[in-house]
Amino acid sequence: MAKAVTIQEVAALAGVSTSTVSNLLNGRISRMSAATRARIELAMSQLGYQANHAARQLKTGQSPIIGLVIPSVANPFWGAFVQAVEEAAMARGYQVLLGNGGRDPRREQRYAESLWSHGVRGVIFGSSPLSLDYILRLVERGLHVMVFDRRLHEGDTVMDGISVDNRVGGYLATRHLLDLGHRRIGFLSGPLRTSSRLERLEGYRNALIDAEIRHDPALIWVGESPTGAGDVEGAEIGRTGARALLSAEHPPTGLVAINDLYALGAYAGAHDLGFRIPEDVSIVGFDDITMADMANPPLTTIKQPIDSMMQSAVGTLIDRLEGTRSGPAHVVTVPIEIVVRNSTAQPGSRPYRPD
Amino acid sequence: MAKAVTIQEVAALAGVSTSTVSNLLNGRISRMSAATRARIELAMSQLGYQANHAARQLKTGQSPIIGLVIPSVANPFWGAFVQAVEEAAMARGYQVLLGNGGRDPRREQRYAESLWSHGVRGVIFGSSPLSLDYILRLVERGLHVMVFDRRLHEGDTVMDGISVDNRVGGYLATRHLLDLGHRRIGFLSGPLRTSSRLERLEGYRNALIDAEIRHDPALIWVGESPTGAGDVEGAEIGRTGARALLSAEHPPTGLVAINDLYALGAYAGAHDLGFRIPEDVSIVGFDDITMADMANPPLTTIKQPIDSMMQSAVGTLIDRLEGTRSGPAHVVTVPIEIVVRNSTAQPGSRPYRPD
DNA sequence: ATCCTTTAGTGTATCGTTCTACCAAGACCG
DNA sequence: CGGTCTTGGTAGAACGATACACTAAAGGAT
Repeated sequence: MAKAVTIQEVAALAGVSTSTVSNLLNGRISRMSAATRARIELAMSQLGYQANHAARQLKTGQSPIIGLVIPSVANPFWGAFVQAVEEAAMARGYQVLLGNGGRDPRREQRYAESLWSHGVRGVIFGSSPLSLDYILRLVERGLHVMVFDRRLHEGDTVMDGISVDNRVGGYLATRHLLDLGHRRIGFLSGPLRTSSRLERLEGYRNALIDAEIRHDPALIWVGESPTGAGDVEGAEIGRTGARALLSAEHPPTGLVAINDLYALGAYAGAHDLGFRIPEDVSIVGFDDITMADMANPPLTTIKQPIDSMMQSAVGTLIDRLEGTRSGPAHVVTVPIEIVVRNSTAQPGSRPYRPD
Repeated sequence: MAKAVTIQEVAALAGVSTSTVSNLLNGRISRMSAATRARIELAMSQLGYQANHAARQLKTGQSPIIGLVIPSVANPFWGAFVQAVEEAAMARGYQVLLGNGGRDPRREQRYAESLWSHGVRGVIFGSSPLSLDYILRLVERGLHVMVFDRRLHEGDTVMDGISVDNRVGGYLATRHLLDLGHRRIGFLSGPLRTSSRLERLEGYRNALIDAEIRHDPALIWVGESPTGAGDVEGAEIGRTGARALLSAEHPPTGLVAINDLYALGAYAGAHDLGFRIPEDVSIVGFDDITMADMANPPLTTIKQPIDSMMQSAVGTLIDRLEGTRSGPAHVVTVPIEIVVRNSTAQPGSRPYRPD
């Protein structure tokens, strides 16, 4: 096992003290002459020096790692989410330590503790049912937290947050169906344990109210997830729900699904019953995962711009870690849009083509 | 920022030396009386002691983190892969540090170096084009490597490996189509940069040879990926490829896709051209991702048992890290099976139902 | 009473960096 | 010429846990 190159070997080769090498490493270049600096840099590259993060962390209490706690990487949406975070973090020289929370608060708490003991001081939480006071305790301890998809109000909390306006999303999806002429619209979801899901439902309700359609509770289907995670089984739940809703006496002609996985599951459920999409039933999803465009028919859905969201989220988190940013919680809400494809049409008709 | 509890605070409260606390922490319980042990444990829980991994790592050179380098988490197969690794690692008290290699050797190398400097001494590589000698260099340095989906021969290398027999997989997929009566069978892939892909192709060829069908190079479509990653765009490539293959003068009646994403993309391509699945063209995939079962029609595919594979892989990697296992490279090949759903049927016929 | 073992611990150097002091030597000023 | 800055460094004590090398006390054998 080859020994790692240390700062003192570099110092010895360059003929300076370890302090000077450390100064260079930490950007305090004003404290040395250009010649010295060049000598050190030469020595570093000759020896192939690689900083020892453990030692550095022991001293500073910081490590260039950000934690990421999400419900489940097995869901393609979260896969893309992780990808986006990872990319943004890497651009700033940070690594990502991953945790699957499985929407289980206890497990998320365990992760957070473990992350802390690894010297991680910045964590991004995906959509989660974490109780606010638990996060708060972590924040008091010095952890920087960035929350995705949880409703926060500016000044209301000490945490930064980023999300799409889920209410608007739910409204847009429902509104699109309404504009097409649908009157009976179903809502398909799994356990409503996160604020984002509740907000999407709220948007759905508001759209119906604005269209002066009486609310029918029988049209809202909230599936139970056996494991409680409600992610991998999303498609399965969507399928079951679509079957339940469509086999009712007065089936809906349009379905708003809580996310694309549910929507794609609803495709299967509709097919099981012999319904064609969109001729017999229109379906709209949420997220715009890659598969949405490949599905048959391509899925109309609400798009979340995760790449840009995560770039911003990771940016402000790292700014906080590095002390560049301080001050009150920064809460951003990103505009959202519907992308219309071919899973929606006028009730009992041929596909609706956007142009 | 609350100070972390250290081993000496625990020692002070329990009235022992730090050495004794350390001994307890490291399982050397034979070196102390039951009473002392109980006092220390009480003190630890009273203070809420959490070990500082940085300090420990600085001393021991080890850290309870395993690295995971995969092409792209955005692909649902790799998402499930990460999930499986994470679960297995967590059960042993390890965390996972993630890296998206993007099938780019330079980037993978950068990751590996970075992982090393974080004290990570065990890494799992997903399917990758890494040159063997580069990995070898890492191994010499003391890194324990576990390679997924790369063909290794027992005794041939110093690295552990796990994979499915991709040749058999390609054979099984092709054979299934042959058994159904297909004679013109296309092969759909992206860049053949990994051994697993080449092996699947080999299996396809062998099946045709065994069936005494003359090999027609026009039936093999190898797409180019614009970014080189060939993952996110898998479905897109599959779509293009299916269109190319199916619009030929003598189109194939069956298609073997390099993985499920390509297969699902091929669904879209076939539809673009007005082909029905499986009546006009049969399609078989590889991996058995969650969406395979939800697709319309449900996809016949070769299943990779990733959960059990990763449990074994993580197990032997950690055994190596902890010194429990040593000796020659451990290469395991896991049996594979085809799961027949409704995307395959006899040529020009109604769906084939397994029972 | 002496010597040897065993039990139950402890003292302390060490891992690789950082960072607060501190300092030497020249430049500048009046 | 003495004093004060400025520039370009250096010394060395941390950070928290580990593990090697000890040892004090008690028990057993002779």
